[in-house]
Amino acid sequence: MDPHLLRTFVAVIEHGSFSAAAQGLGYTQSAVSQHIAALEADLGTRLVERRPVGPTAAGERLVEHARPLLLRLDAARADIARLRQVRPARLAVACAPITLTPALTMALARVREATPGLTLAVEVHGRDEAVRAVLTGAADVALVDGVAAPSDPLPLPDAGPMSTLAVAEAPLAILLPADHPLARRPSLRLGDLADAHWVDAPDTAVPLGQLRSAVRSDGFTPHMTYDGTDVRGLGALVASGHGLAALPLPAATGLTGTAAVRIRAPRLVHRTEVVHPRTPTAAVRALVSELNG
Amino acid sequence: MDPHLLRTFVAVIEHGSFSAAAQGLGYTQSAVSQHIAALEADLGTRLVERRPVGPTAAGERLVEHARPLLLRLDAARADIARLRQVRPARLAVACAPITLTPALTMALARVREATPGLTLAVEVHGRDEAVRAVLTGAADVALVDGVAAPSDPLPLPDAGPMSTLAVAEAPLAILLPADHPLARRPSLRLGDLADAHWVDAPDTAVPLGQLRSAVRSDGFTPHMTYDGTDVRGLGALVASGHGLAALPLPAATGLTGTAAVRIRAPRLVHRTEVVHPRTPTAAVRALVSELNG
DNA sequence: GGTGGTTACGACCAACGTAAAGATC
DNA sequence: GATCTTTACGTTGGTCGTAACCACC
Repeated sequence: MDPHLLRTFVAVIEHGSFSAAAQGLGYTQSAVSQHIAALEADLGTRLVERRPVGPTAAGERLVEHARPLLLRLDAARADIARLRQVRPARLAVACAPITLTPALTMALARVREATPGLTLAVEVHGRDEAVRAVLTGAADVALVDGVAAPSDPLPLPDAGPMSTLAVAEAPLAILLPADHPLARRPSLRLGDLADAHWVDAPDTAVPLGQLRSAVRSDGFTPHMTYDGTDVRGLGALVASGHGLAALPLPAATGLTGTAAVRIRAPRLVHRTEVVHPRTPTAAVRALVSELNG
Repeated sequence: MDPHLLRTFVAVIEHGSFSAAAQGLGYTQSAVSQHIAALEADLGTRLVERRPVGPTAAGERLVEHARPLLLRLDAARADIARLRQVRPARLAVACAPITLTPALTMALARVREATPGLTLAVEVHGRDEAVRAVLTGAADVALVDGVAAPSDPLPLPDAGPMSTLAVAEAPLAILLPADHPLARRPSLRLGDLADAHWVDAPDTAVPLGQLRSAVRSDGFTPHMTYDGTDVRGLGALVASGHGLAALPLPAATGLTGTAAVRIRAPRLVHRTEVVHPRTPTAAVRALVSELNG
């Protein structure tokens, strides 16, 4: 199970075609075909269904292993590279949309002021992608958010040793249309809303999957999904009755046509954590201490 | 970063010698030397200090990546192999010592009775090794234990998708010498014991590291360590004043010369979980339903 | 001088590309 | 018949072992 073969395999599944994968990887069709054949011979099972191209049952299972495996391989390389590299004064921040709060931008401003010649880069990503960026060295530090019980750590993808530190906690709130019957309540129980209509906006609000696992419920099924990263866009969707969304209270307030109601039970908070490699640059250390202190 | 190279690298670090690693892997010294040289050239850093042989800083970092990487590689192969293999009537159980309770042995007896011709194998391991055994296919199911907040899952090593299910919860107790000043208390606060003398018996009792992370304290430093897997042996150590140990209440009672006192705060339980692949054999399904129902 | 890691070199095998064949819509 | 995958085959490059070399106790 050579990583090259796995990488090719994943590319084939993603592209849905041998030739497209070949083009993407800079191989010939033939090489890709040989890679897949080698993998299938090695594992003794057909992994890819041809015509149309798609994963078999075993192939689907393999993809679930291959992706984190390749990620960790990249992470290992980046981790070693960081050790010998004397970094320029760069600070690349990968953050999930909600985490880009005044507290963060002001901390960034203070860091920039304190370190002359600093090149600052902020990229907005989904949570997993932000962590990925740190692991592979594309970013120096990530800010991710999610719901958790108070003082519990966020469940993060485990692709290697990383340092995490909680930097902000906010009450969890539900964003509802201003004219919703529950909009004037002072607080709500999350369990009562399991069967409501929800907008799943994983990159903007709290992903419904996180609510489901936090409440240990089978509810919170998406009534519609929103792939954007814009809170106002989500607010518009909620205002026009497409469904509810869970957000940290500060981010949920002040959106026209909506109301934000705090969650009373279960005891959950919206937490933001900084994630950085265990060999942080000086700029990362400065940012972390700014955020923390 | 070919897995072969990583495997060789880990073997070199573990053996502390190129030639010993070569012998262990079935290579020549020369091949091992070339593997290390190739890895070092690839990553652009010296990974191994020679004479004496040991990891450099970068090497230590790489080992931390390589071990889980190789484990997951094995896990992936085993996972695929399970899909096509029509398993014989075998049930290999890898369990941590404390989990071998009457509830388990009786469930095993019922499964054996229900499935004629079943070959039963029980291996006692440390927790991580038990999970490893399931991942690599050496065992069909594992029973692991640990402390967690009520209804929180145990933190398990993440080397691939697995099904886990809580099968037992017991109050957490402290094992102390019968003549200890605190031995007659009805209950104790764990936080008050952070600075006590502790016996770290990771394979027999709750590892101190788990207590530390559960209480989020820096205490619980080992006064001595016990590598065995025998609860009576641990009881003897505690009875003679070598230190305290944390155990599930049922396992801690009835050991001569000791007393078991329940933990009152923080709210923690000792939980046992079954861990099995997502393609369980019939025997595993039977065992799980026996344990659960 | 012995133990143990490195380097040189040759044999072998594996991986890629080209090109022709085969399969499927 | 067009598109896409497989197979055949030749070239290239990499990997291993043997053996000579070198370094450190």
